[in-house]
Amino acid sequence: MNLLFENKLNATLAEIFKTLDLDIKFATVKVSDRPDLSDFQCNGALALAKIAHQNPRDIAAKIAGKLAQDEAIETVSVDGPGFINIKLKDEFIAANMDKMAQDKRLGCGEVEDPHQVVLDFGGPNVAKEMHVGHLRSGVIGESIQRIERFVGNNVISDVHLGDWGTPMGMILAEIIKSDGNLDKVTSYDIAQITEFYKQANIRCKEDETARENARKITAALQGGDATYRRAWQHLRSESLKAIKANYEQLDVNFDLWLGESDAHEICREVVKIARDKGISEIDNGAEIIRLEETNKPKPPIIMIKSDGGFGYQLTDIATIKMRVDQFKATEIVYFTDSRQTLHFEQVFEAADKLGIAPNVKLQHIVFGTVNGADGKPFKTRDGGVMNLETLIEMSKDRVRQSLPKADEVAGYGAAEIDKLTQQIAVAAIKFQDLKNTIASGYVFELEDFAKFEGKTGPYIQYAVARINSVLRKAEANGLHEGKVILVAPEERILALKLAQIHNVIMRAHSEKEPSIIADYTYTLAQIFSTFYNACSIMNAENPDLASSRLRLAKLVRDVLILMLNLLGIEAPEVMLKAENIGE
RNA sequence: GCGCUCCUAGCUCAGCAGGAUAGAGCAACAGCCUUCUAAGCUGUGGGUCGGGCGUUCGAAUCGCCCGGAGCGCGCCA
Repeated sequence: MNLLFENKLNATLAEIFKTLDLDIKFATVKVSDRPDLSDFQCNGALALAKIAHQNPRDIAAKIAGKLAQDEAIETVSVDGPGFINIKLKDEFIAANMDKMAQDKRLGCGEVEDPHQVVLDFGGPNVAKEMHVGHLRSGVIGESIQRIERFVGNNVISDVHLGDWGTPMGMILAEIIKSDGNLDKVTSYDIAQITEFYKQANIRCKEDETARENARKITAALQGGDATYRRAWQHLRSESLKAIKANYEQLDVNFDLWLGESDAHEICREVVKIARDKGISEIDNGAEIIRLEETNKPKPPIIMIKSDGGFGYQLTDIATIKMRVDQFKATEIVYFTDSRQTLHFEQVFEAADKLGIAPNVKLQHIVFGTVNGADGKPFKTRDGGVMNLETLIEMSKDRVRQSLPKADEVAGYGAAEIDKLTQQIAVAAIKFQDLKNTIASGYVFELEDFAKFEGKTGPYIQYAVARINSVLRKAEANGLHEGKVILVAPEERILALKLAQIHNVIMRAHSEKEPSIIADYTYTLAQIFSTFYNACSIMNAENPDLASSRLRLAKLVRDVLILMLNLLGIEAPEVMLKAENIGE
């Protein structure tokens, strides 16, 4: 099923271009920039005229003449230098709404070549508190994961825990320094572990011998030292519990909770492949792979550090091999901030040289850092990072103020209010992040994550709740949805917007860009609000119109819920309000 | 030094495979609750699209130069 107007018009145009012997490359329409003049526009005549050195208006007129015969089209006109403006018939738009209402997927198609995609996002580290920097990776990754599944791809998501680098040696060293040995390690909880890590971090920053010691312990841990392994195992599992709790709060989900350590054995294999292929060499005591230096200097991959430990690039390369061999990945996508661009360039190039991922698409999606008001990566006033739990709690507190207390509303006890609080707070936080294009960073404002007016998640939830309310009333009054008829301009604009859903999702999919969905979802909710304000559903002029509007409203509701779901946001059935809210 | 990214309204951001009057949100101002949830709706003001040159019938969008900011550049991950 394809209910998209653009596709229909593109197909019609392609036929016309063929009969006119024009390059069908230009046979495309887009949503009009001038809604006062048209629904869609085709700028192809301008480009064609340039190539053929002809008058664009003449070419446009020929195309328009044929286009006008199409049964779905109300009017075609040639305006300005040669824009073709197309207006669709109301009945055609209305009929498409009826079809859309009958379709389980609301008119959305799937990809033609479903494949196996591994998504690598999150990347939290053992013993380190999660902070707002982890928010973006998790929230974006979760959304992409849902989008990819929806369009038909088979997705495997992996958190790729940072559990195998020097920080592990640092924290073990710190505990030994404090306790004399590692006997008490298994009694430590996450708070204590985090504290040790902080101390270790401070110490290693200023003390070279401490760093040296940490590296030695890391190498021994990786080498298989049983005592270190046992202690590390505990640190890892305690951290993982805390990390899982954080992600659960945000409804960020992973199929695999693997880490760098899981690729350890494969690291050895990769080293062997490199040696067999003769692409590795020893340099300053480290075993490296040199990379091509085309237009800029590119540092080599350091597989084995001079202290014997595996470098993290080797770990990432081995992980690629694991994902290809064990999970049959044909596409691997990484989500990290822009600081790791060079790293992934190196890793992908090395993977290519090693021949471990033939015909696998390796993609690094870069997102901007979360910045403070100074334009630099965000730090709190005391120089630390904003803890993720603090952020979530702050947002929830703000939401609680706007909700009634438990049992003030029938059917809403403590559990229900808690759930609602969670849903709204998470919507506020996630949407605040996802509305930004991922490539650009954004300035972190704590208050933004607790806003629910304007372009926010709760605004959209509110639109859904209002529709739910109308649908309940209609149900109670025995009113049913029916054939769509377009009378008011607000209805027509709404229907045209609804019809864009397939294109929006496909663009978000191919560009790996959730903000496209966020933007559409907000605009749709906004257009609905205008419609809601201008056109009464329950008190429509006649029963047929009421049925039509009911169908449109229900479609909007279903589309909004689907889109929010693709963003990883839930839509509560109702949005309750505390008495004192709204003055 | 080399490389990458960025500079659009007071603030935060869209728009950028060139196209018709550059858009949102917030903030400001003026209206709208006896009718479907006012977390809403309607309207007003506000921009030399960092600066310059160039390509083009046409540039926020493409190219070059300059200015400003951020990030990265072999044993942290």
